[in-house]
Amino acid sequence: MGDTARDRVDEHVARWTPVLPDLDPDIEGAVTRMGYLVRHLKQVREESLVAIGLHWHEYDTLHALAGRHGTAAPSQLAADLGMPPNSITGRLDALERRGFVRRTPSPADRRRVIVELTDAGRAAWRDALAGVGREEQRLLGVLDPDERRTLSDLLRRVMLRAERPSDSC
Amino acid sequence: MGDTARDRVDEHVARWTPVLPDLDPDIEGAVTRMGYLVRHLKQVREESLVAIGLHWHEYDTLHALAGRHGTAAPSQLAADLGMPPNSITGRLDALERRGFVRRTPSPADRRRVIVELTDAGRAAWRDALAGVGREEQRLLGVLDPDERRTLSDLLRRVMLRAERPSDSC
DNA sequence: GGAATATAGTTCGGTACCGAACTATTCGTC
DNA sequence: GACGAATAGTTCGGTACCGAACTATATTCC
Repeated sequence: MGDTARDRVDEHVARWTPVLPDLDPDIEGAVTRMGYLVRHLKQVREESLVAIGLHWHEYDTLHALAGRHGTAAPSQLAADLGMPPNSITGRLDALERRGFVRRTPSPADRRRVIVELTDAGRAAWRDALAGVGREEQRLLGVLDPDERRTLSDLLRRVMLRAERPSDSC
Repeated sequence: MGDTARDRVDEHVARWTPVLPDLDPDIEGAVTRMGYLVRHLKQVREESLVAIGLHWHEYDTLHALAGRHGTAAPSQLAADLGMPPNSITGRLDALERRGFVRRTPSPADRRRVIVELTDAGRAAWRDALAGVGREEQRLLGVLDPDERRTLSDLLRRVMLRAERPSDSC
């Protein structure tokens, strides 16, 4: 394997292997590490947002809206963020109260609502942007560009399997 | 890269690159894929647990307890699961109500509580075990053993960076 | 053209989780 | 040996999120 040090997931796997001998250490290791890293990133991003006075779920919503060029329907945001639409309602309520977002009824279809980023909302997003990406760069920066490419490619293949229904095992 | 198909994260990156030209597609791709995969796995595991009549957070707690050979302190479980201790209290309350777990005061130190897996709890855990791991195996099974090892090793190096404080950027 | 169906968004009720304060017990120090 | 600090677990108050039901509008079809 080489001379790399052990991380806490190695301890985790070592502790479980005697209990569950069928466990594939590389599958368990990869899955557990992904879970830990996702949690870690979320936590550090949250910390970096404190300076801006924003919570992750607020930034997240502004970010999705910015990705739609500042204008979207609630249902679009729900789809982009992978949450049920009613959760978006609550997020938008809070953002609207803070003046980061504006809701206007669609003139064409009166069921629809148009969500727009206000200037204040766009400014908050821009302020937060740099800080949020910093930890990802710090972590992934330990790999050289070729290795990052390899990692991304391996994960893409796993993703493609995840996107397919589970016909063949 | 080769002839691999594009996944939804490629779309995501392609949509964001014009907005944020500084974005490293492999960093963004890897991080986004990890987030998606973790969420996907959690969701599929939850589905597999429906048959047993268990929720993920219940199984999760039983699993942590089983990893301690069926006996642990609430604070140990909190550390193992990476949550604050008060959240464990709520989980144990529910599990105790269902008869999957037993709380007894420690005779040595009367502040302490000993949490034990009951027979019913262990049986539920065993029943759930196989189903929970299935999707991980399906997804990671798309890689051959060497590739899985590579993935796990790359992630370990990222983990080690995550475990270190952010001195050098 | 009017009734059945579909769609967009919200409201409602309930749950898991968190941070902070609290209680009870033990340890450490003079 | 008593008093302050530390520790284990819980309680309390509050928030984000979810599924299901609801309202209002649009579309489809006879």
